[in-house]
Amino acid sequence: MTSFCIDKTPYFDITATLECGQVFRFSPIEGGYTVHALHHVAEVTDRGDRYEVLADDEDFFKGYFDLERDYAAIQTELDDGGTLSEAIAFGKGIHILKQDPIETIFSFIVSQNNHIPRIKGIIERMCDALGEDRDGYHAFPTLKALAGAGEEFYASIGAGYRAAYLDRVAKAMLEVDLQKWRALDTQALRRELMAMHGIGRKVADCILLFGFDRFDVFPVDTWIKKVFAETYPDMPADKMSTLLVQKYGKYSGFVQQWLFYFKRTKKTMDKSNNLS
DNA sequence: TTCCAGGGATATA
DNA sequence: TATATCCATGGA
Repeated sequence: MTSFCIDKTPYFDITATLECGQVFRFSPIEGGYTVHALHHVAEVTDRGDRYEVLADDEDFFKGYFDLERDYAAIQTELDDGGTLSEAIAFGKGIHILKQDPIETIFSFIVSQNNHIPRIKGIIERMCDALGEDRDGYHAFPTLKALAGAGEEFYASIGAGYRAAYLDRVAKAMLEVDLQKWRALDTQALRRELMAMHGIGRKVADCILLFGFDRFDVFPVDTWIKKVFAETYPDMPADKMSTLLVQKYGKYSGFVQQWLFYFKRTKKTMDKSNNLS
């Protein structure tokens, strides 16, 4: 274990980053959080003027937390003086974590039509049963372990009707060359993901955003539908997503995350906005 | 108790 | 292409 510090700025907040719905393997501790990612672990503690991070792999977590990106510049460019500015102010410290593709694929299949607290429980039981025992916690399972578990296992940990999806995708992913996938453009990679049984447009876009560093995507879930219910009445989610990517371009993923966190956390939002 | 959740597959027209 | 229905589960 090594220790390092992250300077506290208005543009990185560990609570907003972890609680904004992009990740499920974290738990609060005294003054901070324990974070699990792939087979790694870190404890992040708020020391007032800085975060102190105790991690098994310093370089991994410096990349994971996306510390090099200029979030201030993105926020300035997106400032519209309206609801989006309000959402950005609310979630000013959100960073989009650089998560593992396999972990995001399985996490967001679990997420569909599901509550975040329950998603966390299902993923935790998946890790505890299939992931390597790392003395105190379990790693995210390897693809081989996921593919060997079987549909009945996924049903037994409460995955519901998603059990069949998880089993089929695990077996299918054994045949995938992730390096080739990384080389694809966003549209082509989305097509590959959506060819998997149980991955639709929304889950594919979450995987692209959180697992493949693709920001020209705008996942539309039930909360984003509420945000734009008056701007785009009765519009199917896929069409709404396409329109929003046309509007926000290479910053779509950031916009989506700020709006999602704002809506889901605040529950209420000024409907007379200028996002149209 | 009922509603709903970071939706998707399938059948139908 | 567009709409309706079903799907398991449990938190709120």
